[in-house]
Amino acid sequence: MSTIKRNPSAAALATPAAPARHRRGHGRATLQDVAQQAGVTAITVSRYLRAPEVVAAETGQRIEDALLATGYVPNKQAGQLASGHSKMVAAIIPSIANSIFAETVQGLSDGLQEAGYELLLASTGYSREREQAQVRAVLGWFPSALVVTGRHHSDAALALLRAAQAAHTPVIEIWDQQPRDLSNGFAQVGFNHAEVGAAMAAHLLQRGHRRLAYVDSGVGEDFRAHERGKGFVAAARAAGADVRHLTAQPGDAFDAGRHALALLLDGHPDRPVTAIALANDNFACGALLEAQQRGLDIPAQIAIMGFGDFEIGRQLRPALTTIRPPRYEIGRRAAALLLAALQDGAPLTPQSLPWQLIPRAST
Amino acid sequence: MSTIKRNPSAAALATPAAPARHRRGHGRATLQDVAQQAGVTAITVSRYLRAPEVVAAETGQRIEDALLATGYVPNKQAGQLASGHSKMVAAIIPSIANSIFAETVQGLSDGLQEAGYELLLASTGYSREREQAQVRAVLGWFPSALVVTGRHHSDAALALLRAAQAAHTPVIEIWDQQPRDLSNGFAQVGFNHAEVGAAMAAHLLQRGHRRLAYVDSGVGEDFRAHERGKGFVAAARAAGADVRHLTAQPGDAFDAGRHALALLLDGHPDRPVTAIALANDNFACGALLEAQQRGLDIPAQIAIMGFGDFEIGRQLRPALTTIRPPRYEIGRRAAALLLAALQDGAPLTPQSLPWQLIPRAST
DNA sequence: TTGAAAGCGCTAACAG
DNA sequence: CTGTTAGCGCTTTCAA
Repeated sequence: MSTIKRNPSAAALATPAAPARHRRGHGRATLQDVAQQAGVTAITVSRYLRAPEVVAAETGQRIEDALLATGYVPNKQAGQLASGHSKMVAAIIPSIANSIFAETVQGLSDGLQEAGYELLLASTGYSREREQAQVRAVLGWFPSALVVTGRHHSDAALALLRAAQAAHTPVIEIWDQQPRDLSNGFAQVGFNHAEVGAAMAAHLLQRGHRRLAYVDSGVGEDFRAHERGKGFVAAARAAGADVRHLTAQPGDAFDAGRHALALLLDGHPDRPVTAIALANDNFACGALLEAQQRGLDIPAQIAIMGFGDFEIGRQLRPALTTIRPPRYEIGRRAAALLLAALQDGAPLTPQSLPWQLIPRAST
Repeated sequence: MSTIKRNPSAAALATPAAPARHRRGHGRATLQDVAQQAGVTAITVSRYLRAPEVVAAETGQRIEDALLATGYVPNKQAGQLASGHSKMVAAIIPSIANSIFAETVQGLSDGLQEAGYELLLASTGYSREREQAQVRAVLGWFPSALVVTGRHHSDAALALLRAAQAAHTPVIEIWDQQPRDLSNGFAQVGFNHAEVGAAMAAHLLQRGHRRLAYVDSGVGEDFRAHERGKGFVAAARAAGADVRHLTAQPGDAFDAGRHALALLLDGHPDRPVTAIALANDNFACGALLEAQQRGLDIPAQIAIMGFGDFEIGRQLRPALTTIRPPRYEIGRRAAALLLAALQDGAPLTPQSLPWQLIPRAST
């Protein structure tokens, strides 16, 4: 960080006599500065940065010195503007704090980082309206690719996504997987939630239960939880079982789970449910604790299962039966898919990732 | 999305007869396109976008129509390049998947989003080397501000951060809080981890324990956990207590916690520790479960406490004594601080945020 | 192997 | 209230 020379008297350039109104507030070194210091022009430094071998070794050395002396950091905005290519991917998820998505983002971030891409992240709070705003916002940065969660978007958001895709910006929907005709035409990386719901029902039916219930998430636009519920109910009905569907109260998930179980048990004391599935493991653990407090035998009197494979479900006794979704893997695969498309022009093929039903002592 | 007119025969401009070599691969509408459609020049559209009231109502209407017809999305790269101002903040954290940081990021994201800022996120895997690379990478986007975790950075990273701050890019360190002379000169939003460690020791001492242990995180550069450990040991020693310090094995935190307890109990059967504090609640829950399996009475025979206030510790029985850090609040306050600095030029004042010791049944 | 010129899309400054 | 001009920092294209 020594003598950093900067555009010395730009007047030297023989401009016709223009008002010479410069701006340039920041104090950062530019390619110009580096070039000047190295005794070459900007383009040579630019070339050296992208392909050192094209520049003469001796020149390269001087540039290297100048780079260090100036503490130059390339301006990616300018680079992208000039070249049309960025190295940044935008991702939009419902919630960052939710550990499910946090791991997915970690997977994305890890995959992208290895390839030198940056991650622009936005969250929607499970609101389609906010999603739309976020899509608009991140598109302004002209990311190399866009990752959104699920396939339910507002019309306006969908239009933006389609336009982006039409303009050769790959778009991926994560955490979902649908037959081609039901999808929006974007590649999906995830799994089918209705199938998961059906598998949950099947598991409980197989354990001999005939009076089931599904407790849905109280979050309005948590479409994936709703779909698991639909799949659950449909499968249970198809098997001729008695099935109820209710929505958890908003607020703390544990309390909501407790409350839901109480409702189910107290509501129809004559024909009590014997097995319940809940939107995620936090709800399920709440229900499990409530059942224990009521002195119920789990799973003999009431079987309980969740979704997500959260740590807590593994540790409670009885341990919670659950579905393990490929949380990290979804992010990792989405990154791999995008990079293949971006770097090698590979097609965006949908990726169906496996989930697992983990039977434990609670069912 | 109807008739989108685009730069028609740019030859109309009476240029001297230059080679006229255009580029412009993408198919997105530009300000030019909108302007043309609205029958004005680009600058007028630009003005309308930033301050509709300065443009004549009738003109504004035509621009509005053109905006919709073209599906225009402003190019923020170009905007930033021209104006020198972006609306993007970069944050660098050790791990996205770790729920502690996930909530902090959520807080940051929420705060920034409300003000129309985007979040560029990078993670380091608790490695200073990777942090340095990430600082470099995100600085290339010339963010309006930079958020980093903790105060331990590589020399090179520190130089970059200082240079950024010198160039009027606010830099904040989160999750730490030190006296001025020990800090790097960046505003900090967080709390002092040595104090937390001391408080943990004080709590156990107050419960009558004289043979203590601290189980540190096995993650090499988790400086904050190490500092809690130092604070713990120092406070215990100062009180004349017997204190051991060991480092958990890497890998699954629950297993590591179990293993650590086993080591402590089996290592010195003659003078067994009666109370242990662990780097976080996952470790602590592992230890708690191990103690239970050994038939130990908690807290009579062994008291256990953690850090972080994870859900699981609240739900296990006995419930886990822990420290509740201001996870979400750190992000939220960091965002507020940055926005105040960015928008109103407010000074970056360090923010010491309160944590709480939550005594529960495990101690 | 290096350079000159032009342009990416936008906004600041200065006119009118 | 609207337009002209220049320039942000970089890369592309063409030329030497």
